[in-house]
Amino acid sequence: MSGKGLNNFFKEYLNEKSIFLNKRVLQASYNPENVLHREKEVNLIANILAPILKKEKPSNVFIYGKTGTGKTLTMKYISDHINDVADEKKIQVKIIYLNCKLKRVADTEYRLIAQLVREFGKDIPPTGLPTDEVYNIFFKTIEDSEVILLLILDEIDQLVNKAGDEIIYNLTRINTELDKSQISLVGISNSLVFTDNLDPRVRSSLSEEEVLFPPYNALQIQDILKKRASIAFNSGVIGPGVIEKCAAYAAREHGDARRAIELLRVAGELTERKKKKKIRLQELDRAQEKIEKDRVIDTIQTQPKQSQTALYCITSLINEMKNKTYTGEIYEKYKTLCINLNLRPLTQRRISDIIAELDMLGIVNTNVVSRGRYGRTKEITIGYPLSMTTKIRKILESELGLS
DNA sequence: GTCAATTCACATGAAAGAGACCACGGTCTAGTG
DNA sequence: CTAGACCGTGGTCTCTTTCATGTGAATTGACGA
Repeated sequence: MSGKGLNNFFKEYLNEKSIFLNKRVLQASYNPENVLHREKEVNLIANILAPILKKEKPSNVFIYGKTGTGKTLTMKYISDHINDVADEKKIQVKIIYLNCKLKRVADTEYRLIAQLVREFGKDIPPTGLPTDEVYNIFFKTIEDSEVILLLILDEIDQLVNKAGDEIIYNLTRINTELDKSQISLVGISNSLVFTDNLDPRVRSSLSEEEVLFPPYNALQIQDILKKRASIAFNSGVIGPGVIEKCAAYAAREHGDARRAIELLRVAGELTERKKKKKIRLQELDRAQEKIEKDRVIDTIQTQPKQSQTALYCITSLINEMKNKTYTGEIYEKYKTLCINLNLRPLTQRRISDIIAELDMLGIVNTNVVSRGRYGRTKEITIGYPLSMTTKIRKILESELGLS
């Protein structure tokens, strides 16, 4: 394209009527004005948390439900409203929302507490201080600020998995030592069985109240989609059956509304790129594929070298013969590949864990099988569509610098 | 043929090490008046 | 005299290694029918 041609392209692009009216509505960060089909949960949580406005400590709440069931959205919605009223009536309330999954923000005890202190405007170094020192600073800070602190810990299961349940115990226990301030905890978890493995003391104090978010059913997702679509798209853009199919896809995936919305957005983007005026079922299918593909490729590319090497071995083994392979085979192959790549090979123990990590990411599927006299091992199959193997191998080859 | 013991090839756990990053306080050095 | 450079110590955090223990069914071999 020549310079002039490019100019024309951009001009044309500007003149084109977008099918989107307001794309932001379909993005994950968007907070709708009200939360559909969650009236019961909103009321319940609002009732539990309301005492905070009278300067009384609300019960700790534990919220759980699968991904995309509106937990985070609901909590944000409620806390926004609490903040509004508190501002209006000049009530001292502090609500802190932390996502424990965010790497390097709140995924360890130290970082969580440090982040909390930062929320109060103090500066804490990212490392270097002893943890109890940070606790002391935190303690002093809230005691001085004399507030009821509502601490919302999203994806709390991740935090406990990584750093143990002592943090929660410490946070709940800190109340007994606080004089002028109090802390209430709101734990949000995707895992339904999270509390089972918790220390009984922690469990009882964290889940003084429990709220379960059931998955949306297909009709509810349709409602949500229609609402969002009416704001996001120009009228008449959505073809017949699109919303319904979109909802059906999501309902199959345990009622994940986030996925449904993303699907609709990507379908819209694809439609626009093809300069079509209407989203049809065809684009929806295409979008479904694209999302899956992007997700897999993205996770693979962000893996460390060693994981990529291990994964490359798995794809090689699966490529050259059957459709499954075993830990021992992979490790043998891995060792020789490491020599070729001039990489220090890790121990089998570590590779075993790396395979488990790849399993967690959904890139491979593993299954522990006992082959009787021939030992016990993991049976590994790939977790992405077979049609993607060539592409993925290419990506891995370039990442690893293989010819 | 039956049944318990054996055996394989790892899985799974726990603990500890290596190395990167960082804060803090003390000491040294060079520049300033 | 003082600001800044430069240690040493002690802390967190991630990725690994080392050591130890667990595991489930095919196989083996003793046993009795």
